[in-house]
Order: sequence, then structure tokens, then C-alpha cells
Amino acid sequence: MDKLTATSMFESLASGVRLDIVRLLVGHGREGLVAGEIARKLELPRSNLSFHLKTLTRAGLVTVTQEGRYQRYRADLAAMQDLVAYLTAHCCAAEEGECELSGVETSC
Amino acid sequence: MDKLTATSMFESLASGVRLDIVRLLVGHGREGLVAGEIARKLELPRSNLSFHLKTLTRAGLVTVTQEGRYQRYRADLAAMQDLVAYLTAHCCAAEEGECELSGVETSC
DNA sequence: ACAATGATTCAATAATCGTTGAACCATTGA
DNA sequence: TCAATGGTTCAACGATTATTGAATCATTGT
Repeated sequence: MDKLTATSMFESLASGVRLDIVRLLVGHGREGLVAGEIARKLELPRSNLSFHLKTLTRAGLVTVTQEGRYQRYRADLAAMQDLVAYLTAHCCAAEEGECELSGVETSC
Repeated sequence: MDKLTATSMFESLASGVRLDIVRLLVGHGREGLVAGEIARKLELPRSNLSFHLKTLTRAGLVTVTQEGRYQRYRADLAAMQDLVAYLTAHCCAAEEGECELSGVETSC
């Protein structure tokens, strides 16, 4: 993970609307949701949702696959893991064996 | 963790400069760094660093304590854990027992 | 081919964010 | 008390981002 990727991912999560979208998708696992379902659940205008989904897709936090005239979106959990690992890399460089992050995959 | 807190944390991490600051602080654990050391290592103008440190502090990602005329900053790892937990909450609502997030503390 | 449905793109506006140097405040030490 | 050092605040500019409806593209079903 390079810095540009990380910042664009964090930037994607820095919007309340996009955070809602990601969390909604996380809750729907491998099945994901098609755009129309997301728009209905979050009560968003189509064009606005499309804008945010594009942002999330470009950042690599969600994936999209075409199903006929529908676009199915899924959260990319592996990408989120990588992001957390990037953020907390070297978290125990100072004090070996005493990582304060429990349960999170780090470089420790 | 509420949505406003989460978005302001992600917004704080959405800047390359602030991401550098946080990762630098993570690497210095409980000891942390005083502002001047951060400015020297990242080669940042004082006023700019102060602006970014204020943003990070308000978001709750770093803490600050005064030491004489120095200001010592530390990464708040517990806050980062909470943030990750918020992001990935309900990650297995769809498929029980089959969480795709390994090693990350979630609601599973 | 054509109407209907799902979704994206576009242009324009309003609002927010990042950077900078100068000025200012706080603490230390002579 | 006064100079020196560490840090923050301020104002101003430029750049980026979010939102909206209308227009456009793609796919389905008759």
C-alpha cells in the first residue's frame, strides 16, 4: 500500500454519505447490493449516489460488477485490512513485544 | 463511536501530511514526539504542522500534553481501534460465522 | 424498433480545505 | 526583566469537493 492509495481511501471514508454506503455494503457481505437498492435504503438521489460510488470504486474500497442493467457493488474487505495495516505499521517499533493494538493485524 | 466522530477521524487521515504525522507518532509509541521533532523529521513549516496537529487532536486521533514550553503529541491507538470497529461493524450480518476480516477486531 | 427501467455524466453552484508568512502568546534561562 | 526558543493564531489566497436536475447511455421486454 502506498501513501496515495491510503489517502484516497481515507478521503473516501471521510464523507458521511460514503461511510453509510460502505457500512451498508459491509453488512451485506459477498452478496452486496445493486445501486438502486442502496439509493432506496439511504434515500439518495441517483446522481449523487453514482458520484459517491465512483469515488469509492476508484479508491478501491468497493468493487462493482455488471448484472444486466444492474450494477452490483460489494465492500472490499481485504482492501480495508490493508489500509489498517498501513496505518498501524511499525506500531511497536519503539517498545518491542508491547503492542497496544490488540486484535488488529499489524506488523508486530 | 458516532458517525460524526468517525467521519472527522477519516477526514483527518485523508491528508498525506497528517497521515505521515500519525504514522510517525504510531512508530514512537507511548513516548510520542514533541512538535518541533515532528516538524524537523517531516520538514514542515511550524504553522502548517500546528494546523494539522490541531485537526488530528480535535478528531481524537492524537493526544497532546504540555511539557514546559514543549507540546508532546502521541497517537491514540485505542481511538484507531474504535474507528476500525465502527467501520467493520456488522461485517458478518449476512453470512454468520464466515467473517472475511481475519485478525481485525469486529462484531463477529 | 421502441418504450421502460437502471445508472452515469455533465455543468453550475456553494461550501470547505490546505498553505503561507507575519504576528502573537507561553516558557525558559541568564 | 529581557532576550531566546517553542508553538499557535490569523488573514488571504488558491484549490478541491459535494450537491442537484437535466441530459445521456445501456439493457430489457414486448
